Amino acid sequence: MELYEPDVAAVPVTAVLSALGDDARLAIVRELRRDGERCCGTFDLGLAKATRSHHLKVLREAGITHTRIEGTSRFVSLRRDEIERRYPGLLDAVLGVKQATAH
Amino acid sequence: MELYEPDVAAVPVTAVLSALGDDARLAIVRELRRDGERCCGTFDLGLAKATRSHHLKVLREAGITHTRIEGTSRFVSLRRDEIERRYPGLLDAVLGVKQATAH
DNA sequence: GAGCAGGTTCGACGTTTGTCGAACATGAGT
DNA sequence: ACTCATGTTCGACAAACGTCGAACCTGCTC
Repeated sequence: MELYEPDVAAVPVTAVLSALGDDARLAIVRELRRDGERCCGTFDLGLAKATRSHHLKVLREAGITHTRIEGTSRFVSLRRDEIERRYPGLLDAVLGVKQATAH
Repeated sequence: MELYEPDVAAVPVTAVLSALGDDARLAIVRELRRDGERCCGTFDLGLAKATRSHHLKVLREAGITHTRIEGTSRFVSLRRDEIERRYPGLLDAVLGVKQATAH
């Protein structure tokens, strides 16, 4: 089974922003950026696994994440380079690298 | 009458992203960035004025725009500096300054 | 092959969102 | 005062969204 993962450039900006405009999904992105690849089940969002699956699907179809299948597990990672190429500075701006060091 | 305009720092990131994650609103932001201050009525979005008013309210309450009242008109502008301070590079990333020169 | 563990898909639900017309408010000009 | 122009607010409505449990699929492992 193959997973649908669109070209980052083919996704409308508003779709990317909508995907990021949700607390659960932004939390996922934040953890992915910190930890790199993560197995689906390792996200503890306080949500049912059906809901988690839904959010991961939204992120994937927005071109934000890549999913690698291995056995019955799915490993998710950020498509950092592609996103950076298409929207330079977006992830840094949203996730606030400099937030901790501010004044 | 005073308009509610929150401190940019007090608005959750997801609220900002959600506000930007709509075609009509992103179009407004894009025009504001190009033209500076604009009167509400000058946005031709192909929407009823009630809808336009709604979108402008969403942007304002997300801390993205500033509204100046003058007579019966309202002049809207981007809060560029404040947004830039809070989310460095966000607007550029989203509105794609380098998009035209990329290839 | 039976059972299990990791994820997805399928309704179903309540809520939020985008949209509109109509009614309203307000300030300017005659 | 009446009118006009500019916007906002108020229902109302349909569509989209977030959430969940239950059913399902798919590889392992005994």
